[in-house]
Amino acid sequence: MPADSTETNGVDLPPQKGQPGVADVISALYHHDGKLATQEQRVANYVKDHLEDISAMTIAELAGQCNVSTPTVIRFCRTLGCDGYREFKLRLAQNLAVSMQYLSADPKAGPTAGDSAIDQILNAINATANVMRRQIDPLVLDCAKAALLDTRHLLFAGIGGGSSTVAQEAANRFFRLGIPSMSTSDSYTLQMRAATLKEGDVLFLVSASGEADAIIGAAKIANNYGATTICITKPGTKLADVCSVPILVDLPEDRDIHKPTSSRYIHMIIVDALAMSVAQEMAHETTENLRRIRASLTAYHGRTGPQPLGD
Amino acid sequence: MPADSTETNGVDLPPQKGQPGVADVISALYHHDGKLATQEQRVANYVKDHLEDISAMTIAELAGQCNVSTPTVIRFCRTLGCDGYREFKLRLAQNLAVSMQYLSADPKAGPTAGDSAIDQILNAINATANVMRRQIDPLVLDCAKAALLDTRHLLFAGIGGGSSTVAQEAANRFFRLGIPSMSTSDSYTLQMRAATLKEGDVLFLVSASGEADAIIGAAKIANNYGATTICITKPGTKLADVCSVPILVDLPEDRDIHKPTSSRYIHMIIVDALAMSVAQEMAHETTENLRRIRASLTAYHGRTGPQPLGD
DNA sequence: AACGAACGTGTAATTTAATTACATTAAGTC
DNA sequence: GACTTAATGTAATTAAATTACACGTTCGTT
Repeated sequence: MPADSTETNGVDLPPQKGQPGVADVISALYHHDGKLATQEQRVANYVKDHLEDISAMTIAELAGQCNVSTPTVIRFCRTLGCDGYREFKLRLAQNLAVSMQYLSADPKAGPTAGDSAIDQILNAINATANVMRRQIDPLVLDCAKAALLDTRHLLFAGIGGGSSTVAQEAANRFFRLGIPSMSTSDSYTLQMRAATLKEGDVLFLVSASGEADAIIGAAKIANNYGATTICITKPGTKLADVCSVPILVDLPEDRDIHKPTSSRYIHMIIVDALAMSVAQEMAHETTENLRRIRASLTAYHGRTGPQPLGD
Repeated sequence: MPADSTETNGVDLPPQKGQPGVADVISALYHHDGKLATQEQRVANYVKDHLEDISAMTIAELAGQCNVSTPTVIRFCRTLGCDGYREFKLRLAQNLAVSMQYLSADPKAGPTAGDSAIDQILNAINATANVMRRQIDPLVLDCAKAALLDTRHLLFAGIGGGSSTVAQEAANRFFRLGIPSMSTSDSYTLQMRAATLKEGDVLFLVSASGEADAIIGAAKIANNYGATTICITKPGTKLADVCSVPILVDLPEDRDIHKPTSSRYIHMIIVDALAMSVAQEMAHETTENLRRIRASLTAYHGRTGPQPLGD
């Protein structure tokens, strides 16, 4: 294999976010998958099926498992943008460490000595966010955004502590854009309000389980009256099936019941991302609304200077 | 160095989450720090100061930098619980990959062309979290934790969309631990409830500005009746002056008013970290409460499997 | 169809990096 | 001071990764 093989890769990998200079070899692996030379594809297939084992294997072991030569493995690594097998192993381990942090949490493991509680929470949020980013479909987000841009009546709902908080916060974000936005966590009120929605309105539901009867019922009602139903939930659930724009994320839950759940942060991040996109798209109207809010609050409490707007 | 050095470590490191058999060498490094043999301590000092560089260095390079022999480096790695330098490098890279995600978030970097809205929100959270971690005083967190462990009456309050949500979420976290916990965002109710508190009770206030009259007034009332007042707020504010345990963070606000504010995530993270610490300290009582909650919810909705507990 | 170039692959040789064996020195205990 | 244990480094050895080169296959051009 000539030394210019890296120039013919066809892909110049950007650094992974948060990892200056460390490319994402997992993404590269899937990018090249199916388009590799015959023997290199055998390596790729084995690596995909044994991601967690690779970094502890010698190149001879991996080549043996795939029935290829060790230089073929090196060529494979170079196709993925690494200098050689050493770098490939290192990067794979790093990339996996980020994603795998809490996927198979061991309840017997306590906090490690050097991690503060805050570090543990932050680690959990970031690990879960990485899982979400691999799953989330940008096209669905675009659909949701389009619906939100058009709506004149926006109802958020979630039942249970975390989901109801996310719904409430969502309404707190969107009302500032001049969109009539409300939230409810009361299952009866939700059915009633859903029945008042019509075409062009949006019902936005948050449910980690995707199986709560009151939530699903409300989605069906709103659908019947022509409203757009958007939800943030798990794939393969009743709610996902019923909604017209399902934002699907299957988030790992920490087995340690003493730790607060990360998924509500992720749901909030998704809502915030939508709010930001909508705000930027309707910047003319938004800016005037936000100016009014700021002026009114300043008149009320007299404080100026940088602070969250009404938060 | 005899082969039984691992038996004299004094610490049997548990596997890190999600990585069976992969211990946290950073924690081990700090655990042994100051108690190592002379030359090994030189290696430890260098490693601490160059964590990000180590995994790309050969053992000869590292030994050269520390002016020690390569077998000394291997002994150092074995002291930390690794088989050799290869394993040490791999584990260090893995451990760092997780932490580096938020440590490298840059508050001064604007959104780049390829960043999705989600990337922008997440980067802002991580950047703000880095600011918080540099400011927050662990001793104050310990004081807050101690007060929370002892209390039989816990009242959270915040006024304004974000602060009131954090307060509500906080109560949602702490009631699960068997601590009678409530929240309010109604300024009148807050004064009334504050007046019912007494010694051993806790009033926990969330205020980004630290200058809201209703919040400060409630803190003064509760102080007068002997309750402990904890707050999350800005340094140098009236609220910071009035509370007995002020958790102080001066968080930057994004100048772009179209972007949702990050500080409410940070406040939630602080609350979650406290809730987790308290939960682990009173694990006996907590586990029973959480078991009851799970059993009751399952009886109510019939669903099992991993999901956020009641969220 | 024939030929040449490019690509893919593996064997063997070479290089690099890590580890072990052993000797020496330093520190601690009686 | 004598003896034992711990710490340390040099040199030799082993393990692992990489390179060089030869051969076979496929593709494109004449």
